[in-house]
Amino acid sequence: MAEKKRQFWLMKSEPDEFSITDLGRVGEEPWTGVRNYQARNFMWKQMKVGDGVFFYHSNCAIPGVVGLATVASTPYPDPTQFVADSDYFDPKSSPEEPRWWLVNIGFERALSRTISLDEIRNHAEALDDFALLRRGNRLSVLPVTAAQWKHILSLEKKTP
DNA sequence: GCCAACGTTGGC
DNA sequence: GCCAACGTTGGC
Repeated sequence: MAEKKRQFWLMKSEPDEFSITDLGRVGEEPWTGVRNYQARNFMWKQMKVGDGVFFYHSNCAIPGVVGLATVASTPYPDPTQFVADSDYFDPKSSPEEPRWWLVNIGFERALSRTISLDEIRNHAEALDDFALLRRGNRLSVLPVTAAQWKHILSLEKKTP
């Protein structure tokens, strides 16, 4: 059985809703509420337990990578899609044929400083077509290559 | 299958 | 709060 290499991802969260501090507090969190097929497919079809995750704060004063997490479960149906009074309720989904899938995300650590979107942009060339920097990108879950992971992580110890 | 209208994301 | 860039919906 061939072992698959560890994969890497970036997952966005609005700190007002759920921040890296919140993840540190709970330790592990079901990534509910993703209602985009591309993002769902990454969680459903591609993520493996142990994959690395950049925790990214969006829609805030300084958007950027703020922490490290790991994929902590295999995929399972997002329970909020069945809750009638949930914001994430989907009347077209059923427990027999769930439409939305998620994984749990486990806290690894907070970065010593935020690696801002601005700073990441300054390294656009080295990051070679990083999905986060693509024009008009709105995906909340996106793939990161091993090289991109390494490069961004190396910025933590440098002065921005 | 086309496409206009609409809703959402997310940087600024 | 604004608005560009998208994805989705639904009429035809």
